[in-house]
Amino acid sequence: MNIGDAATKAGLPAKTIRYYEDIGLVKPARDANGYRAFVQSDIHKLTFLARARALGFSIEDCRDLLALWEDSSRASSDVRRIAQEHLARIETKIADLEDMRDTLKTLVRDCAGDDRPDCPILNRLGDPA
Amino acid sequence: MNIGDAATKAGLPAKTIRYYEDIGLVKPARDANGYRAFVQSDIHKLTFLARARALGFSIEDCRDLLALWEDSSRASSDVRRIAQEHLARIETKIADLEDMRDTLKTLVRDCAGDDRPDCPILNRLGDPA
DNA sequence: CTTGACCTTCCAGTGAGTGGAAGCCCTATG
DNA sequence: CATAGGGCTTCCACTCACTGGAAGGTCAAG
Repeated sequence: MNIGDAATKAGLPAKTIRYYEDIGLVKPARDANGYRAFVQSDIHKLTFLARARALGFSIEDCRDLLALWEDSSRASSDVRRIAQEHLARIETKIADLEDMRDTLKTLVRDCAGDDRPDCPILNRLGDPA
Repeated sequence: MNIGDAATKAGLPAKTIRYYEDIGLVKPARDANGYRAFVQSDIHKLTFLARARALGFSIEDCRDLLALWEDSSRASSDVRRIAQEHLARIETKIADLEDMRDTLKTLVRDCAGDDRPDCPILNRLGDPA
């Protein structure tokens, strides 16, 4: 299977798949003409990667998860730890964004948004006191 | 005032201030010895930038906000629009992260996290059906 | 035989800095 | 007066996870 079909099946851009090969996440064989030849297990890996990335796992996390996935003797605690650390990072990020959101909401609410120059948003950024 | 003191006052790393000069956000004068010489208005600008960045505005948003801040004849509607667009992006990002968080929470909850290889997290990533 | 879609590699750029090297400048101390 | 240290300068490379584009090879259809 060529890269275009692999991309369709895995739900990833072809460019991304080439990049994943570059960094050693997948190692598709090559046809005589130099085209990448994806087999079913490559597609599985790519699909796995697409799902893990969609859940926000970093590439390095994905590399580890993929290794664990391939390792039938793995301990599920290893996977769980990675997922839990990622979950903690996500929750921190959500909290940070919620703080920003609340502040911005207040500012936007208080701003008349008309033709006059007076603007609480700029006032706050320039001098929050 | 040298860059170190400016950094302390504005709450930004010196490196970041140099970077902001590089991209034209601030234009401090220079002493005879080549050192940057920050005056009060530079510190104000840097402080403004630090606050806007802390609220998650992009550098380009900051550039626009700074220009509006300096423009006494601005319309507050311009500022409001920028803030509202940013707010919308933040809310989208929060929603995305919340989706990830919910999925991850379920997976982590269902994973025994012991020495056995069976792992719902990997199962889900490999075959979500 | 040509067209057009596909594939290849390689180079450069994104955002917003951060790290580090090499080398000046300034002040304080012995 | 020499030197040690800290701070300042520039410049280059690196981060993360791609993405865009150029230049050129390959393949199937008409």
